[in-house]
Amino acid sequence: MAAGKDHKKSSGRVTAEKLAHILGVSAMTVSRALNGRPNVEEKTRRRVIEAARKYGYTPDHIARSLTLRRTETIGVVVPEISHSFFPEVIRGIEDAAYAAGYHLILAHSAEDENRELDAISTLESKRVDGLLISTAQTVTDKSPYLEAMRLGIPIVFFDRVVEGIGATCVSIDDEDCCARVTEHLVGHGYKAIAHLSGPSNVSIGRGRLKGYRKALTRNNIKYRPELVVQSGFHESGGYTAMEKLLELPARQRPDAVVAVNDPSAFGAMKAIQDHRLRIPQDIAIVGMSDDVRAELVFSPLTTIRQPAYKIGETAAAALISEIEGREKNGRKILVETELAVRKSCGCL
Amino acid sequence: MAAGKDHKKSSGRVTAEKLAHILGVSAMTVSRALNGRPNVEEKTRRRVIEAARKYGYTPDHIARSLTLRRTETIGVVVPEISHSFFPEVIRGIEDAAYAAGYHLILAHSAEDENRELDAISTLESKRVDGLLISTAQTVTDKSPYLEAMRLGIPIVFFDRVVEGIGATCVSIDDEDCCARVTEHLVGHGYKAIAHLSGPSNVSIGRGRLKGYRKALTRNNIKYRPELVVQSGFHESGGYTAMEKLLELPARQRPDAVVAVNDPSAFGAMKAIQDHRLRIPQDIAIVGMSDDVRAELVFSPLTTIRQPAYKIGETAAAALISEIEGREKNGRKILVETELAVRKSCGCL
DNA sequence: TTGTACGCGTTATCAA
DNA sequence: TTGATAACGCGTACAA
Repeated sequence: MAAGKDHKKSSGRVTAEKLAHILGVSAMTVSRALNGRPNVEEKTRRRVIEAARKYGYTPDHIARSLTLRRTETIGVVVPEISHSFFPEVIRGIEDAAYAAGYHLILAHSAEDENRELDAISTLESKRVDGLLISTAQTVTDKSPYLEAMRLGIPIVFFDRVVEGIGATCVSIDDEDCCARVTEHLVGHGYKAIAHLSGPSNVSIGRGRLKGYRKALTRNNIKYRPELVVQSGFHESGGYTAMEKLLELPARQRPDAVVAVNDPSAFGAMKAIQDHRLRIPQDIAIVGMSDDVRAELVFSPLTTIRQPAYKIGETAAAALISEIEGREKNGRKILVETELAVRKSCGCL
Repeated sequence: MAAGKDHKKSSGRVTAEKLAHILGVSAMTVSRALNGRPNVEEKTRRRVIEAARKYGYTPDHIARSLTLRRTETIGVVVPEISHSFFPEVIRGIEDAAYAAGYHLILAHSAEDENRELDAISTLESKRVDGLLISTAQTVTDKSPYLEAMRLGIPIVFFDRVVEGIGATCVSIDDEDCCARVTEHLVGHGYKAIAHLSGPSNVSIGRGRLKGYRKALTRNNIKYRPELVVQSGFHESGGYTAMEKLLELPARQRPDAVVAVNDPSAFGAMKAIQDHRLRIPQDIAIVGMSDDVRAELVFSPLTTIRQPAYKIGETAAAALISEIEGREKNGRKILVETELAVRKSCGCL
């Protein structure tokens, strides 16, 4: 009758209370000893630590979070997981988080605004200490971000950032990127440099166009509007845009092309091939973002390497220092990029 | 004096208590109304739901978890994140979890046993409802898994599975895979078929080797131990292992190679090239896993397509049905694979 | 139909 | 140095 009286509640887990009982001390002493508080006798501390190991006691994070109002957990929201960029960013985030003792709750918005909203709200309920977000493409309503910040949950946006709402943004310097890659072409004697530009309503598109123009100006090359064609971010757009350029009278054709990103460059390369022109002899081309395929295409693509891991690492570190009050929210952090010179620009 | 008496505790979050106070009901009524319990007047329910939306009340998952002993969260431990396979698996997991109302805590073991162990123990403390694990390569000690299961946390292993401890395993049928791809070569007349094998302490390595031998046996081809060289799972190992094969006297050299996975095959292809041999004319080669690059290398690689998304989806669904008591732990689930024939095997 | 008391496992606070 | 008590925010069990 008396036996097994607590078989219902004890789910196998050892609690501080139980351990304390075994040791003949109070739960508080256990807590203090294990959390390295000063006010506990060394001898007692050792006994507690020993017993904790022996009985496999680990503080329950859920209960701990409830009192401390802190979960040591970061919510990460990404628009896609499959391709190489975000996984690598996540690896950077994970490493930085792990080093600082934080864990990650990963949510995937699948480029869907509602799913992103849903994720943010659940992450709030799960009391994450901070949010790391790369927005879905369709996002128009910024209020969920503001709401999270109002609740005291700092947000750091990475890659697909939302500026102007007081959250920290971590991304590459689009303008500088594009300026560098353009100047690389200038430096190797190209004169008629075209740009396949991104959509002008996306910050990336605008920034890169600006960088392209800046590079021209700095090198006293006249800007020729007919050499800038919107291609969007995809391969098909790159193809179409390049065809437009190739329809120009031979003398006005570009001798080099700066594509807004690698997929667009791939499309353009195809168009160039289809016109029986050679890369880089007839037309040189460079991209941006270092798609996995860049190295593998028939004429390996010179591009700007996006330091995905670094972006993740930087964003996580920034967020954690804000969570811990060492930094304030609302910074703009630019991550350095690197030029990967391959064959497509004719400089090798 | 009386004013602002609770400015310290109210962290901005609305609690059930506060909402109840506003409505002039008890917290219980709020809870009942929002959780769809029957014993609450329809009118009251509507008032509560309305107010909840108005004041932005969402139940605190942490507090909820503490009482319910359930977090609706799954812990996912993967050995690496960067390459295409695991991200795609994770996407499958995420979709299945999202559909069932579960969230994901992602941990990355970086192929390190201690880090994996650490992850598992923290995930236990965070009270995940179940674990989805793909083991690190170095793992020797299975006790952490047993401990988790003893605590009532079901484990489903995927891809890199641990059999024989009563946990469900989801993977492709390595033996069958490798047998199929080997027989594909046999069927096209290759006689001296080598195998770049995985580490023998990993189930994948063992299973695939077994499949390779089975295919030989079934086709009355003599097994030649010198044609099996350990390459590990990476490109560099594939290169080194292939070099060993190429050092064999010309007459003993293989005319075809079955690599344990695609990266290993890529390394081997490089070694073959460096020896000025042609693929597939001089040596045919096949891989397994369908790395993104397989299609893009100079001689597109014939390989077994790993249904990464499906593996993730299946594993998550299996785990969730075990968490919810609809299935028992300890099943062995094999996911169907598909042969992708390209040029490297000379069969096109 | 609704409310009260209590427990989940931890830590802060204050008393001893 | 240590312990008792309350609180974190919710849900279960029972009482009203």
